[in-house]
This record gives sequence, structure tokens and C-alpha cells, in this order.
Amino acid sequence: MPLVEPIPNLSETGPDAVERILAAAKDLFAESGFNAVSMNAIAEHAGVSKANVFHHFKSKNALYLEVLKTACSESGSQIDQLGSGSGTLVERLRDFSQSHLANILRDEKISRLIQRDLLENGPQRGKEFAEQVFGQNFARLVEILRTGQKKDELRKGIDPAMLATLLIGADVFFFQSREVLRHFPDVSFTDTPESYSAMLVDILLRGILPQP
Amino acid sequence: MPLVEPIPNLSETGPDAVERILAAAKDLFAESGFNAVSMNAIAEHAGVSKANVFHHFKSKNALYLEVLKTACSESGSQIDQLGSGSGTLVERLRDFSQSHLANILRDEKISRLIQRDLLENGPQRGKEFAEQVFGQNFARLVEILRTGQKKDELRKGIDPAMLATLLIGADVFFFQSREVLRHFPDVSFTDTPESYSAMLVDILLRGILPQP
DNA sequence: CGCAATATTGACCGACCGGTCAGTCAGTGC
DNA sequence: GCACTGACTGACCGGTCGGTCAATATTGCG
Repeated sequence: MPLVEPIPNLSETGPDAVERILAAAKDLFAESGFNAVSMNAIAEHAGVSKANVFHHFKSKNALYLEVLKTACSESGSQIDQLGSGSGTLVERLRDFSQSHLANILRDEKISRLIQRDLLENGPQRGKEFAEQVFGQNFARLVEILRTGQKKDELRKGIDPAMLATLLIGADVFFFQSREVLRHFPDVSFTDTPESYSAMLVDILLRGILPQP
Repeated sequence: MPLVEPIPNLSETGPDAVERILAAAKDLFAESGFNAVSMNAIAEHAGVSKANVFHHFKSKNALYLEVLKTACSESGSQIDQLGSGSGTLVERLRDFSQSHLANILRDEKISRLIQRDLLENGPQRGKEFAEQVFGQNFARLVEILRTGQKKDELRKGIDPAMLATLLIGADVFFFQSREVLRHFPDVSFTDTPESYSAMLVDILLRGILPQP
């Protein structure tokens, strides 16, 4: 029972079958993970026969890798423009935090897909992601922070890589824990990522101690 | 091909079959997730027949839920003693951050199991975890922070729930991203969670801006 | 001891899995 | 007309899945 019909395809020009398969696979893999999705389900979702899926992709794993590759390139290009803005380091940090979280939330499917893949494929995949997907952006962020530190916009004792980890980690944790946090009565920010981001940067900048 | 033999069982007194099944299931579920683990694999790992597993647990799902229940109660009791220490808020924060991260890392299997379950069972499970597993501890941490805030040990503008989220999130992110972070040349703390924790608290306390 | 309850087993089931295959069909160049 | 090609399909394969069942081994109790 296909939950989504393959676009009625009124006469002829619909999305290419390959694209429909990739889109269906992306949705289903992100939703339920590699093992829980059958090639039959993908085929039905895409409105083609299972055999046709195998005609275009030599195996389930090959299809999965193709989906992952696409997702990663999208994910990478989204973050590209970050950190290139001008202004003080403080302004740039605010911008980065806001747009980074927005990017994660924008295509939830991609985020889930990558999260799932990292969880299921262990250290080896972790290395691949570090080197091929996130490495550049992380290094750039660290470099920006280091430069700011030299210009005395950042405290000397701070490890730039630690700060970068914290900035990214806070957003990632927000993304994947929203559905838990939402049910804590003390928590008020799950529906407004902007306010989460603002509070995060505020804490990072000024610290949590009372100021004389 | 069982990767781990069921304990030679020299004559008779080994762990009860039910316990062996639970232990095997916990290991395998944590390692590969619900769908990727077969009842046959669990049975072999536990050194019993598959039918015997079904004799003690009415279904795969019931076994899984039992494993999850056990894992959650262990996870809960571990965190129990936190925050009950004495001393200034700063000292207690340092203690909390250190031991919280240590707890997460101690039984990696449980952490992975819960992480996997939250990812695969969506918002509904998120609510259950929030209410039945993490709710109390989170509320207690928030309460400690709020009290400290009233005694002026914490800046007024800080949202205690936000700070609690940040404390916990930083540790969780560290746990699940170690294998990625490890491969960033700028990162130096992946093998020393204590130094990560120390840097985290330092940043939170003093902020990242230069101090006059 | 006998005997019932429980623990454990191998054989088995239908459903579904990823993947294959022979073949249909529309389009294209000659 | 004909040969060829790539997209596409339904039927099918061996294998594994979660789950069942009748039969056997083990235990505990009168």
C-alpha cells in the first residue's frame, strides 16, 4: 500500500524515474533507516517496479550510497556561505549560530539520514564523514575563531576547536532532542530555534556568572 | 556463526537463561539496532535455542522493550547521586559535568541503545522518555540552577533550563560524535573527556570574551 | 518412586527479503 | 521493413525472518 502515489504522470513529462527512486529512497531511508526499508517499498513509493530499481541501481547498498552522496553534497553546499560575512566576531558568531541551526532544521530528512548513517556505520563512517563532508567547514570555523582570538576578540584561554564543537554540538543536540525537550515543563524554547540560538550565544559570550 | 560463545558453562551454574538472553539482546540491539538483529542471532549469542527465547519472551518486541526497560532503570539510577553534593554552585557544576559525561561513557551500550530507540521511534517515544526516564533528573538539575540563581551564584539573565540543556547536550554530543571529531586535526580532546568537561565548564563560567 | 509443571529443543510455517531473469515495449537509425 | 537499444515488467529464486508446535529433558514436590 503505497502511502504516496507516484504523481499521476498525466501524459509523459514527470520527474525522471531515477530521480523519483532517489527521492523515495531518501524519504524512506531517512524515516526508518536502511534495514527497515525494503526495495519493494521504495519501488512502490517511486511508482516503478522493483526490478526497475535494480535496473538503475545495482544493489540496495549502491542505491543507499547514492542517496547519501546526494544528501551530503546538499548539506555541504548549504553551509558554504557561512563565516564569510563581515563585521565583528560577535556578530559573525550570532549569524553562524542562527543560520547553522536553521540549515539543520530546513532539510530535516538529510539531517536524520546522516545521523542514522553515523550511528549504524560506526567509526569507519565517522572518519569518512570527518574527512569528506564536515572537515572543511569545521576547519574554516576554527580558523575564523583563531583569527578572532589573535585580534583579541576572543579570550586567550579558549580552545577554538572546543568552541567550534560547542557551537555545532548545541545545534545538533537541539535538533535531535527537540521531541524529548519539548516535554520538560521548564523548557520554553523548543518551538523557537532562534531564541535557543540567541540564548546559546549570550551564554557563550558573557558566561553564566554574575557580572560586577 | 556466533561471534561470542555462550560462556562454556562448565557444568551447570551459569547465569540464568533469561539473563543471558537479556544480556545478549542488549549487546546486539545496542550494536546494530532492532531491525538488524534476528532472534536467531540473539539465541545463539545467549547459547539457547530460538524457540526458548520465545518461551521466555512472547515476541521480539516484548524482548526489546524488556531490554530497554532494564537499560533505562540502570541509566536512571546512575544519575541519581548527582547534584546532591555540597559546595558552591561552581564546584557542583564541575562535578556534575564530569560525572555526567563519565556516566554516559561508562555504559556505552546503554547510551547507544537509548539513542537508537529515540531515533527510530520518533516523537511518541520522545515523550515517554521525557516523562518516565529523564524528566526527574532534568527537573532536579534545573531546580539546582534556579536556586543558585536566587542566591546570586548565577547571572540573572540566564534561563536555567537552557543552561541545563547545554550542560547535558554538550556531553551527549561529545559521546555520539567522538568518532567524527577524532579526525579533525584541530581537535585534541576526544581521548580525554575530563579535559573536554573542564573546558566546557570554563567557557560556561567565564564566557569567551576577553576579560578586562 | 510417580507425576505434573516447567525448561528446552529441532522441525517447521508463511511472509517477506534482496536480487535475477526472460521477455515486452517504445524509440531510433538504416 | 528490420535490427538494435535501454527502460521497464511480472514471475520467480534461495534465503532469512518472526513465530509456532509437538516432543523431549529437567526439575521439584507428594
